[in-house]
Amino acid sequence: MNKPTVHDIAKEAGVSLATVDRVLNARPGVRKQTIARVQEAVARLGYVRDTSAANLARQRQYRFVFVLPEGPSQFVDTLTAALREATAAQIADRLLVKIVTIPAHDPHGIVRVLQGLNPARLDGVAIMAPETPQVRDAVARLRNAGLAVVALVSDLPNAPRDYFIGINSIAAGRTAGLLMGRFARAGGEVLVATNSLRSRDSLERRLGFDDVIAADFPGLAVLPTVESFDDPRRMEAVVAEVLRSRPRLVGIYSMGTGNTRILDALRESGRAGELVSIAHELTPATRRGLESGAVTAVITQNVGHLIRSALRVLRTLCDRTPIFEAQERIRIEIVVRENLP
Amino acid sequence: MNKPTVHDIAKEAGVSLATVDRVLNARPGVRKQTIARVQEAVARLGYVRDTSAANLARQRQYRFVFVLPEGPSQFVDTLTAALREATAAQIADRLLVKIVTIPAHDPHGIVRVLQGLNPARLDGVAIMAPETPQVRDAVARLRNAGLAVVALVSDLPNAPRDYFIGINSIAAGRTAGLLMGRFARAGGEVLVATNSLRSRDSLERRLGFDDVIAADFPGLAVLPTVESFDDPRRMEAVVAEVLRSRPRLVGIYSMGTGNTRILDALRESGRAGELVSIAHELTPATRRGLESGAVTAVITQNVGHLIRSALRVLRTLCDRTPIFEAQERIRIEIVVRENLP
DNA sequence: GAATTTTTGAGGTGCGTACCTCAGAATTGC
DNA sequence: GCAATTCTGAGGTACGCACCTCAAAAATTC
Repeated sequence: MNKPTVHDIAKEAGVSLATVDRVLNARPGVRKQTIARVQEAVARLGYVRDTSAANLARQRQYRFVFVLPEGPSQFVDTLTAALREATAAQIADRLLVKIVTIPAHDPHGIVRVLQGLNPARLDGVAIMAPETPQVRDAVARLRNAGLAVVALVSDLPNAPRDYFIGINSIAAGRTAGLLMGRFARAGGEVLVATNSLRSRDSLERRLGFDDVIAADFPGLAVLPTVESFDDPRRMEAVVAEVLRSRPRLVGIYSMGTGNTRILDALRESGRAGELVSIAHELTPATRRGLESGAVTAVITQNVGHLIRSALRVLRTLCDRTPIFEAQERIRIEIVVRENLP
Repeated sequence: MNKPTVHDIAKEAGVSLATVDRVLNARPGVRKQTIARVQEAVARLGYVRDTSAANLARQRQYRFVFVLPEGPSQFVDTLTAALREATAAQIADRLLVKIVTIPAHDPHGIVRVLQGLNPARLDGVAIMAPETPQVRDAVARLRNAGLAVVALVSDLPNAPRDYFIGINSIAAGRTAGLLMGRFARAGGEVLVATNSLRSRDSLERRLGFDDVIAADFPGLAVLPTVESFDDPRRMEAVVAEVLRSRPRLVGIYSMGTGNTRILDALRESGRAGELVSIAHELTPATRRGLESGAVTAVITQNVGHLIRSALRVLRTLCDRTPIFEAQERIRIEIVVRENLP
């Protein structure tokens, strides 16, 4: 027996094609019991809609917008590159993707951009932005307008997003902590640096990191977090100072952006290679760091998977078909010099 | 301007639909210059065949066979499970997948199975088998019959396979070496275990492992490889003996199967947690090992990606569309307790 | 039970492509 | 220049589904 079609359903349920169609596409004008009869037939025959035929028939276009932070960030650059690559490939069947950028640290600017999106001309949105009440409202507005909304990289747990595509920050921090503890067995002090602890991701990474160090590696003392507050030079200066003044320093954990400057300071100090240094996200800077030995390990997420997963999830949300969870779980990857992709 | 269709091509090239069709599907009966005219039009308009419409029209079914080793192996079990899961999901559009098993260590048995495949009833084959001259011939036969053939997990570099889906064994071994060196900073002896060094994968892993240890970690002495030759009890006994008699042992590297027994021996010895132990492939056994602390790190490949990649590649090979390389590169993943998926 | 409303059936068209036939045009060989 | 051959065009049907219309049937209301 081959794949059942709408015709088979019609025969099985003893109704006409038109009725089957009305039921399948949730169009009005069908009695409850008739709906039930059709659905039973669907279940009995194991009918599944042929998505490509359906999309062909309805001339489906998936119009998605990716909302990404603007400004210099190697991570966002690789993300954008992956997105362009994915939409250029044939994966991009019936796909129309636009990228809009938002000012990274201006909640009102972000909301202005989100409100500028016209839901009538869109089917889905992927958002990478810090969660604020205004962002939550904007997300709610888009969802209420019938759009599929996914959070990308950074979750919006209290906003009514449909899905989150990214990694758990606490687990990522714990992984960094475990590696730091294992690599810096001898014990000593560890520097933790980030742009700002006001970002939930940084905070959660720090929580996870501290948790593991405290529980399993009593020989390590984690120093208070150094924050650069969007000033790369400040970051470089502070890190250089710590490197100079702390002879017992054995490790550096960079939780967020600004890896380039931290690595510069490390190189300047002459202690690269001797210290354990762990950073997040595989970018040109961290890649060079791994190759040169200045970076010991990078905790990262596969940007290509991230993007493709977002596209797939947005699509299945639009189609209202079930999401294949196993495929969409983004892994926390550990990259060292020898398994650089 | 919307996506061009065959009609647009016909108009642009000044020929009829039938001719465009003949050119696109490489059917005979078209003059060379007409073919060129059509291809120019295709290039000019940027026409891409609508695969779903094409598949719909030709009632395409992709009939694939996965040839996997039989016998007790947790890795193959997870592979099979992933395959079942993938083919059950809607990814499995127009997909007919059969699994056949081969005797793992009997070259003639393998070839018998491969020769039993009827190329007329198949479109593609994914093979996980050790490379022998007979296997090479069998692969050549399948390819000559017009099938798409991919090597899975273990490459067949000298066979005319279309593609290899898996990780580079030397790089995997190097990664293990780097981790062992970093984790076992203090120095000492390292035990390396596998089922048999006659398997190319094991040999290459050992090469990569030794390479890195020799170059970067002079404090570590790698002992000769322990082989179990398909006898799990032998493996357990030998490992137990080494654990007892070598007080300077600081690490165990398990390159292949038999992790369950090695971990049993390790647990028995009371030295679990104290030794660095690195294994390959995330299976129920190594997962438990990570959770309990008996295993320090696992080098693995994402089985789900492996399977989905194989399915995608086989499909694009059948469609003769270009492979999206970036998506199909399987990464060497490092799993520790904290980033267990 | 007549009038109304709600359901249902039959049928058609189109999406972009594959594949088929048959007639007529262009090209080739001699 | 004629027959034989090779190309090409016009047209059709089919794939599985979405979406539309119009009329007929059934259920509901009063």
